[in-house]
Amino acid sequence: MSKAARAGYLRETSAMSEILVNMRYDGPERTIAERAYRLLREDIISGALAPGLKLKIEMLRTRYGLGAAPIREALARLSSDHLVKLEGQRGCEVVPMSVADARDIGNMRKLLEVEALRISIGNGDEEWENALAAAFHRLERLERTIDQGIDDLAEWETLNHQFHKALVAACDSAWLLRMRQLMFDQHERYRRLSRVKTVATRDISLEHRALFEAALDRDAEKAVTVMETHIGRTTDAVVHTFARHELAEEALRHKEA
Amino acid sequence: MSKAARAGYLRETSAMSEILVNMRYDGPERTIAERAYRLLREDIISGALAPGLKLKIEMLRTRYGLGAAPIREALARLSSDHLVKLEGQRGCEVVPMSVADARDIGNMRKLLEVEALRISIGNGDEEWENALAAAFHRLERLERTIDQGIDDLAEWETLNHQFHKALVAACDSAWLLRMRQLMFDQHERYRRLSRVKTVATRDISLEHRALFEAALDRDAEKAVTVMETHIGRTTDAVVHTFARHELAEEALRHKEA
DNA sequence: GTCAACAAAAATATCGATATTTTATTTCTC
DNA sequence: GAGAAATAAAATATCGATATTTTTGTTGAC
Repeated sequence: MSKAARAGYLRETSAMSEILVNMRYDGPERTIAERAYRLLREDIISGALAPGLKLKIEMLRTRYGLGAAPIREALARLSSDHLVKLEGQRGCEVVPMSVADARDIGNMRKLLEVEALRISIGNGDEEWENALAAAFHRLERLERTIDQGIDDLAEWETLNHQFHKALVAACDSAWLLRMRQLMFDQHERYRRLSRVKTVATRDISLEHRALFEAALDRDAEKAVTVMETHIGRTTDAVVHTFARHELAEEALRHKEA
Repeated sequence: MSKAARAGYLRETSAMSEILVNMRYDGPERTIAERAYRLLREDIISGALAPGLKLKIEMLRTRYGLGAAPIREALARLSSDHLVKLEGQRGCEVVPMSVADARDIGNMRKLLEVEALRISIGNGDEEWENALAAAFHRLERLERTIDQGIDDLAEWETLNHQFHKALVAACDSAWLLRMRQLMFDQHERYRRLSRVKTVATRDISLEHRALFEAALDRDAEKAVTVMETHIGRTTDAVVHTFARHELAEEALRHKEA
């Protein structure tokens, strides 16, 4: 009897309960491949797997304690998400990052999120308002405690994510929401990498409040304007920090040579 | 010595030269998994693999004469492209189609293609104009020969694809182009399924000409208006044909029961 | 010393076999 | 006969081994 025979391919681990806590819940994971997908995805977005890093199967196998087949499947999926780049017979790597890409992603996110917001505000019912208010207050509560530990930063990302999601939740276009989510995640990778400390700045908190109020007032134009500023500023901050980051790496490379 | 030993995993087939002819060329295929990805993708978009169809590995293995591993990898990639739906421990299926989805995709394609067009017209240089003119004339030549055989229809799709691509080619947002392409492909699946014969109608040909001329005149607003009508009409035709298609299937199901 | 040809090592892509889960079928009970 | 429980069949997900390609390292020629 193999080790897995007792509890199936996907045996429970302590980490699994954490999914529920740190939720961006997406239904239970039924296969190891799904777990591999989630783990890799999180590590790429969080920056734990650095941009440009060569993803060798053996390395990932030991890192996650999973077999090669599920990891391969996860990498294939991530390549279509544009988080991993497959290179023919030459393995794969974490998609590199660049200032130009940061700008592009920021603009794209703006385009999609603004459109979704407009529709959502038009469609939202009472239930939507309630969920939005809840998400806003959770986020605001955290933002009031200014001292941002490293844990708080991750939690802030989650709450921020949920607030933005709640804003557009009443949008009835599945495709628009799907693409918005894609760009939000791509954007998040940049936010995390550049460790935008400005994250909990009073400005951002105020923008969140303005967004919230405009949404409840059903003032779509106001909300759109605020959202555009909001995303624009985030992007600017990211680009700014990231440009320095790139310079620093450049310098480092020169020093090595 | 195994069968593959003489020519490597990916041995040449007669079908391979066809890639170049029926081109949406994407670089040479270095692995069987890539070939599987392309084949499956084409068959899903063309409708050869029907929406909702359960994709059993064994069936695909014999259909394409490939091993299970590459097929599995292809399915994983297609799931992130939203052409295949993975269902936990229960295999996968071709993503189903619906009238609502057709509308959603049409609107999304409109949003993205219009935005890309605006930027492209603003940026396009002489080289862009030349390529656009070439694409337009190839398409127009075909559209003049009204008698649309089944082969012509596939060729029309290719030329239409290339014309639209040429229009937005000068857009400098990689992400916008990527997403536009995604929606174009999704839209194509609906166009093909509903076999929109209206495809070569005088109207559409005229719209193409109007698009072409507005683009060369750098009249972005005009081009955008035409594009919106153009995509809107295509979507309407698709929705119309597809709605009947759905009704027919409904009726069929009742008759069976 | 540099470059090319060659050999050794590492890593990938693929296959075939196995364990597991789902689905279909049969058997039993009422 | 209908429905539940048990069983058999089919299909999936995963593993371990193998073939192949890429990369690295070495040797020899100039």
